[in-house]
Amino acid sequence: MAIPRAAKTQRRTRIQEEKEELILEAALDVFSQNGFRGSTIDQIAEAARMSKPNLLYYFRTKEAIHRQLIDRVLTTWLEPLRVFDATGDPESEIRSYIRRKLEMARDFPRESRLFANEILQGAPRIEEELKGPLKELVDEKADVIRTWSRAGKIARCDPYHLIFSIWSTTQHYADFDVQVRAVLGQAHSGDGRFEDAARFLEQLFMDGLRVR
Amino acid sequence: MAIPRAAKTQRRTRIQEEKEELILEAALDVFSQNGFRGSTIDQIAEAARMSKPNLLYYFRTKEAIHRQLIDRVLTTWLEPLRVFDATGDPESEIRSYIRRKLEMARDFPRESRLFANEILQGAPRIEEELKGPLKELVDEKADVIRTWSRAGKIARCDPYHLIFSIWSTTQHYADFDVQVRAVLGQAHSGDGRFEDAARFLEQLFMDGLRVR
DNA sequence: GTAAGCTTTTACCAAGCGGTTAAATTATCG
DNA sequence: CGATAATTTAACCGCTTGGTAAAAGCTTAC
Repeated sequence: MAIPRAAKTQRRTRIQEEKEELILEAALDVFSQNGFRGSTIDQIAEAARMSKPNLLYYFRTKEAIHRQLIDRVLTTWLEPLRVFDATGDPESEIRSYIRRKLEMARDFPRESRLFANEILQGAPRIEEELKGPLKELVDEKADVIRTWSRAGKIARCDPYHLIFSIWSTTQHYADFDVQVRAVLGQAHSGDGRFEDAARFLEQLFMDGLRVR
Repeated sequence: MAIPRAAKTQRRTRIQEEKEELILEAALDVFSQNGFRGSTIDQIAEAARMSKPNLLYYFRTKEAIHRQLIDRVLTTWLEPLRVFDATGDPESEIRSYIRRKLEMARDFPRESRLFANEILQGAPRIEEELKGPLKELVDEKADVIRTWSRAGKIARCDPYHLIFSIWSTTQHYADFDVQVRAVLGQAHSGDGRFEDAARFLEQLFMDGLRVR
């Protein structure tokens, strides 16, 4: 008996691997719907179909679970921006960035909402990541866009606000899903709204950024 | 003693008027930052500088406070859309709608975040309002936009997604303020970012919607 | 002024919270 | 198999939570 917690022995067992994944999956459900303070360990434990103490055997605290989730999401969430290529064709790079972000909103809405919840509540747990890695990545890509803009390949515009507008329009379909559904009604209860959105956004950004 | 609570006597006293306003103001601070479940009555009471039981004398429950706030916000929040005029010039109507929404994001960020929090968490307390009054208003304005679109006054586009994109791009500056600040850095710590955003969004939407 | 009603405070409660302890159970490996 | 380590459970703890009871203090209309 007297277990100094699995983590001590650097080796992770098969069960650890599985259970931690199970917990993170459950926690994503719960945190993305209720935010950090609004979620309870009991809720997560129930969603993961295990007892609270058992869950706390794998993650010391509620914060530890949230922390790991956020770190993971932040990485995958920025992937589309990372592949933004300076040597590519501006129009198609922007077009495919929009498409990719919209696909993520469709396929990973919980991740989007987890992130949105965090930012909305002042990002107390990820301020550093925002001011560090995120800002650096955006600065880098903003430079790329500015170059295109100055070379006359796209319209002159503020690259930061261009990025913000792509983020907001696409993530809207994940974060405000309930509202979007309510407004559109039964008509687009399937994934049709994503196709319509893709068409609209492509048109908006392509025509809005075309050199004139 | 034995107070059947002020509300019973339909008349509202001066003190009731003042204190209820004070509480709602404090609650807006707290709810907009922490969401419903993440906020406590004690927090609100402290922000309103009164004791918890005293606060509960004016509002029976935490939900009652939240309810009233949401109702209020929903009304004022949709005001800019309401004034959207079918007989006006399409370009300037859309332009001024964007400007107004952006001003609201700048001047009433708490209201925006309160609303965002609610939607993000599945809008359990306002589903009816969304499917009723909100949907009706949007349907009506979407019709206006569609008419303009068909008359060749603006580009052909899905009016619903146009409205969504205006909502999301403008509210982004309230709801994701922390992220916007983190990315822009010290450079635009004042209100400069709103002016830049206004310039960018006007260009994006005006050029994006121009008939070609 | 005073009586009635309105407002505030003090003291309290049951339920829910994040987290711990220690013992019981199960998996792993020689 | 048997021992050792990993996992799960039951019982519990102190604190916070939303909300109540009742009495004390204050306003207001007559």
